[in-house]
Amino acid sequence: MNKEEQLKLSSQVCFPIYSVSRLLTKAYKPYLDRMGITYPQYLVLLVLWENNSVTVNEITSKLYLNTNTVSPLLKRMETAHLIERKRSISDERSVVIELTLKGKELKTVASEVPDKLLQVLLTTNVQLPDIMTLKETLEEWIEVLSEQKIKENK
Amino acid sequence: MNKEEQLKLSSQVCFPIYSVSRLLTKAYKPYLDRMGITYPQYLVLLVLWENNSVTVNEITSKLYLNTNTVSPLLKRMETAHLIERKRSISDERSVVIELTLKGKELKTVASEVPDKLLQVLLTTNVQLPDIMTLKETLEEWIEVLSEQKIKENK
DNA sequence: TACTTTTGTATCGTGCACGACACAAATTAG
DNA sequence: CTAATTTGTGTCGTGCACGATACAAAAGTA
Repeated sequence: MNKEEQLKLSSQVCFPIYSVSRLLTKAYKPYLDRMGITYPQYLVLLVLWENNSVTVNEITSKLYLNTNTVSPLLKRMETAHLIERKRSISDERSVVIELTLKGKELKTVASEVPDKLLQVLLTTNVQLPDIMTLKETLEEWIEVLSEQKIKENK
Repeated sequence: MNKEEQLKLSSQVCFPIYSVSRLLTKAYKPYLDRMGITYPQYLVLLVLWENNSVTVNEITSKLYLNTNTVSPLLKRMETAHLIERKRSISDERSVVIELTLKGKELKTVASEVPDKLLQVLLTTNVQLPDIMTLKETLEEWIEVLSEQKIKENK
């Protein structure tokens, strides 16, 4: 494929990823709306449902997000009474995030969401093994692309 | 996989897509910075390099974006002297977008970008055929997810 | 101990992304 | 031909997402 061809929208690999990412967020929306949360907030909750108590730093590294994205997001979640924020005793610089009762209870409602989404994504042309292959490729790329960032910082 | 398992961050399929999408935009950044554009603006340029003259509506449907996203984006591109906006003669409601000389000339610089990105993404574990498989799965999903939207509107 | 560097979090400014809504031009219906 | 509806574009408000920057606590160093 020559350089002219490569510049066609239909040749782009990153464009479908970008589009699907946005369209998926939109597909989640009706379910998350019912819970009063957004997709990035849902991701934070996934982290907290697995770990009772995490620092802001741990959230940013698990979600590959910057603190200047997560900080205001957590503030909104605190306003919505989903989480609590307190300074760590062992390290006064760290802020520890914990779920409120309301935040914990949302897990029950959320447990129905993954299946719903899977039903949307499974088609005659895309079956579960294809999805797993896709997931593996993307996780490989996350590794490469997030390392890339570290290199730049050096 | 039970519902408890499905709620683990590591089980999520959509999360890697969301992460890779953001990390890719970041990977493009150094190249696009040199051209003075952002990733969504780059996508608009891809459309314009293929079609001399397109309406706002055609851009939104090709990129699966809303007009309220594209309108201000095009306004910024006009301020940067990359494009021109004029009302269509045949239909006064339509706004026709055309490249300026500056916008056309950027294509030469941009033609180096796809190869650069491909070099980043190709690893020992992810080769070109894997990328093509991934692209096909995602394009299938775009079909499903963008149809979903039409259904909702009805 | 005093100084420097690193670490953890946050604020600010800019650019998306989208739902809700506005509005004029074009089309359709009665 | 007038009224109702659709279409194409845009504004406004909210929530990310991130680079640049700030700042205090902690860690390392002379």
